[in-house]
Amino acid sequence: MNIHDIAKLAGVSKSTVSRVISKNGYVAPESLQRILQVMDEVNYRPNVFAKGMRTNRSYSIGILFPDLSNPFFAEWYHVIEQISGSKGYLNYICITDPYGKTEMKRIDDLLARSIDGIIYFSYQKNSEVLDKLKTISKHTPVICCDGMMIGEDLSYVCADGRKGTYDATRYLIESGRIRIAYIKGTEAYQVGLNRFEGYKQAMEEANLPFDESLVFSGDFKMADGFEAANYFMRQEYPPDAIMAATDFMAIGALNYLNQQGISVPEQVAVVGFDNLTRTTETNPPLTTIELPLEQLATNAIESLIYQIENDKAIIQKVYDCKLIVRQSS
Amino acid sequence: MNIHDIAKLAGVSKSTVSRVISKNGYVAPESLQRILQVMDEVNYRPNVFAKGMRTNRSYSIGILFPDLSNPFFAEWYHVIEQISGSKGYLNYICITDPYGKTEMKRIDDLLARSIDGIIYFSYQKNSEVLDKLKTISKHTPVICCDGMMIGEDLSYVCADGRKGTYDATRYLIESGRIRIAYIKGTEAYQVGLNRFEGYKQAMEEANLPFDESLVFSGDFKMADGFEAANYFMRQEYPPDAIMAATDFMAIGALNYLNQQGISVPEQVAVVGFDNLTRTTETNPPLTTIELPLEQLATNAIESLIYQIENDKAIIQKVYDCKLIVRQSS
DNA sequence: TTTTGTTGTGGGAACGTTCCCATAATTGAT
DNA sequence: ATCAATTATGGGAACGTTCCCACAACAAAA
Repeated sequence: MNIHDIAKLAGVSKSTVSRVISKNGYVAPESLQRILQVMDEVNYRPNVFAKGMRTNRSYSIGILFPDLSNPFFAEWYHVIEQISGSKGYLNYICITDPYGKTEMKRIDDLLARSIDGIIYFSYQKNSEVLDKLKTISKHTPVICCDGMMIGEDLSYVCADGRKGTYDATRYLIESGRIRIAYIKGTEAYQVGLNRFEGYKQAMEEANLPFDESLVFSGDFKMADGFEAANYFMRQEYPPDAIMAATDFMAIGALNYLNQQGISVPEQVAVVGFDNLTRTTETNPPLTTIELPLEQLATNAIESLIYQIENDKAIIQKVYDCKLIVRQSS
Repeated sequence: MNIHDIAKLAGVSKSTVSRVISKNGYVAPESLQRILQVMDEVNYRPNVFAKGMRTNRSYSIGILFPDLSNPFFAEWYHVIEQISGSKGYLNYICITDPYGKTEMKRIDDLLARSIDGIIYFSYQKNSEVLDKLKTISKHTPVICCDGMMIGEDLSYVCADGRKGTYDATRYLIESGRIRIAYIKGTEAYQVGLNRFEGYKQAMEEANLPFDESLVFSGDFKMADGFEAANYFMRQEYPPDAIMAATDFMAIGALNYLNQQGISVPEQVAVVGFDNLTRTTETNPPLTTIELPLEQLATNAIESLIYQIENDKAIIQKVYDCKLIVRQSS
């Protein structure tokens, strides 16, 4: 069932039907009515391939996530999907392995499908991938969702993780904590680097010695938080507070402390980052730094669609974070 | 850059280039070599729209998930993505709201993009949607991933949740538990219905009275497990064991018990369902029923691709579950 | 009356592939 | 030497849209 058949059934030419479908050009009210009715009756759906061949638009967006098991990304996607869906877009989701070997391939796979735009998440900053994204963004909008892109010639939205972590660290210091441990990403995982900087700065300003043994590098898995807490608490002088670069890792640490019967917050305070939905339900509820996820995600997808439909100019935006104090500190 | 340009550069006709791209028909080794080299040099990528218009294939799969925040679906997707990606497919992911209002629309959105197949997850059994899926599967393969489709004229893969839950309930009874509570889905959420049946059957066989106040209906969110435990434990005769239709809800219940200082498993045993990766890290590690997720997911995507590429005949497969005893019971 | 602008319609080229068909060269069997 | 099968190539129609162009009807302005 194609545009010709509809035209025949409605007693008009295919041009008129085309005008109805693509909603531009003049069509008489009666013709419009009749054509819509026929299309509905036969359940006509325009062929995307033919349409795409002429317009070079697919109404598809490609999204790269490093790990969907992390609820952080799932929460992002819920917001993105809702908005993109309401504007007629559908999203391809690719999972790139943590060490980024698949990213280049997946980006090519997406481009081969003529996606209209790309939303890029990564745990790392890989210069080869970055160069590719920069090249691509000349013709296909790309939005990166992390602060590590600051300074790059790319569109991004992010939160000021440095400032947020700085504030939270100061808060812990002011509550009397003196041995504050930090769970960050490994060297390869640059995504939380600015958060770690905020921690270091606050410690320095308070004249608290920076202790290498109070820093643990993980891969942003819940298990890494678990392992980190184990590493910290077995030391001769265990910390009286543990901060993590993400809630997901903080929950892992909390699990360890609970399993070991170490009381939170009496013996050790725990602070996360992200304010995931479930942090109100942990035992005890988690003190965390709120990353304005809904705003970020909304801005990311709306900016991308704006770039697709209007203006390809680079968009860069940084949001503030906010400390949320709960019972874990 | 199109097939004509490549042909010109390689000094052959577009037909020969087409044979190289679609890998069928005779091509001389030297021509092949030269064409591949030219395509690589100019970074040529065949136009999907033109290709699709002729072949009616998009190498895209549509997946409907009711909720990606639930790590259960994320774990499924990781397996699916890896396999589909290796076979040249990319996946559209749609999130359908729990009450299914968006499902019909999203299915249409997917069909409008000429996807090659659909993988369908849902919390509910909606006859309107089911009818649509049955109609669609005449021309576009559809695989459902839940046991509630058993008996329907549709392709599915699932685990025997009834049997798994029956075994786990019997195990609890044999360990001396006599008041076993169950967290299931609401009436609208039929997905765990067969699991609940297994629980009822085991209770009945052991002559344990079926107590309405020991059954809680939730929406499969972690918060529902939390709330359920609260509901159970405030009763005059609280249960000595809580089973949940999913690990996600069991973890919610565990969080409640931990927050309230109720000892697990001494006072209350907790048993989940799914064997999510993170259940080894809960406090205490969760006893659960292993749903063979990797096998299920592998089978689902491989069956779908088989149906797409070979034979559209219906495929139906049921796997066994296995009880995994950990410290929560 | 003529001109101008708006509204409405249809014809046909073009988008970049695939695939059928025609043709030719080469090989190997008769 | 002849024929058939295999290998290799190119030409052109077709897929289902969009969009440019031509043209007609009609209203309003000159």
